[in-house]
Amino acid sequence: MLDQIDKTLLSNLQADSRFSAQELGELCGLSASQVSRRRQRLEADGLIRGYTAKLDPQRVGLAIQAFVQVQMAKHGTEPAGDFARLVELRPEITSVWTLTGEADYLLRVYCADLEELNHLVQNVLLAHPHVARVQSQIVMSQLKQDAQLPL
Amino acid sequence: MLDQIDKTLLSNLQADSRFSAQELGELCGLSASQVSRRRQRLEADGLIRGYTAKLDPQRVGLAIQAFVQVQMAKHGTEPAGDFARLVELRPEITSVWTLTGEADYLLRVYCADLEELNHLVQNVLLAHPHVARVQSQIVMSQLKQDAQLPL
DNA sequence: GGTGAAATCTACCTAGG
DNA sequence: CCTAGGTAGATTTCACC
Repeated sequence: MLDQIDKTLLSNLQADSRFSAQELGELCGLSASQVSRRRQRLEADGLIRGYTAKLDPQRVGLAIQAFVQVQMAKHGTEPAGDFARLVELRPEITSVWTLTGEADYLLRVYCADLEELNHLVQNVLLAHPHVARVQSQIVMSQLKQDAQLPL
Repeated sequence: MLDQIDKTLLSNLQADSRFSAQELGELCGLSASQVSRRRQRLEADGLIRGYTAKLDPQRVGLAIQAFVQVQMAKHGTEPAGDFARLVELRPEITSVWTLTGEADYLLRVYCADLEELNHLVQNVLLAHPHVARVQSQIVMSQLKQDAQLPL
């Protein structure tokens, strides 16, 4: 299990993965060498999946964020695998979930403009043989932005 | 604007922010010193907002992910600011969006178990004076997981 | 928890279009 | 004048004690 030091470590690495082992040690009351060892363990155990740069979507030219709900015409393993391959191919679809409730899939999408979003909905999603209905909701504002996981 | 090298750089830093300047240089056909300079510029210009560790929600004990739609009783600036403070205080609410369409807010939530999610819905969100209706949908599976932003 | 060799970063300098 | 590449001092990491 995770002890308090692990939690502090993970929390700080979520906040900024560029902290040096020395800085992390000061933040959680440990020596740099112990921090290194713990971090290696957390990586090996798969609690830390990797390290990534957070980009500003606006500034990299992605003005439109949207959530797209997709309903399938028929259910079954074959349409599902087919759809999974489709979303894997489209880089503007960054996340896909299946939820309890009405819609079959919820997609998170980043696009340069409305035209690109429309193209995705009309010519990619609705063009798919098993897709019955697509409803997109555009993000108007983001009050809280991909905050840390609570530990 | 972003040239092709910047895009390659950002893409690789999204994939793994621990690439050394040397490795990045090989990946985009540049010397390590130039990679450093470009990265500093991208950071200073705010295209890179920071560096973070990606955690595995399951393994850090967050078994439940959900999307929660919240509708307010009355609209206006005062209830909105009030609600913004509420979501800021709750670490299990990691993202909050306002969308076009029916619901006022969409929340992304991580919880240890269903009980914790229920507590959030019943005793935190519905207890808020301006909240009229709350509908939560639990994530059953995730086909695509917080992929890179398309560049 | 501490130490030292190896790797890495970054500021400065030089060269070319 | 702006962009690219090389070099050296300082910092960081990681295997070992």
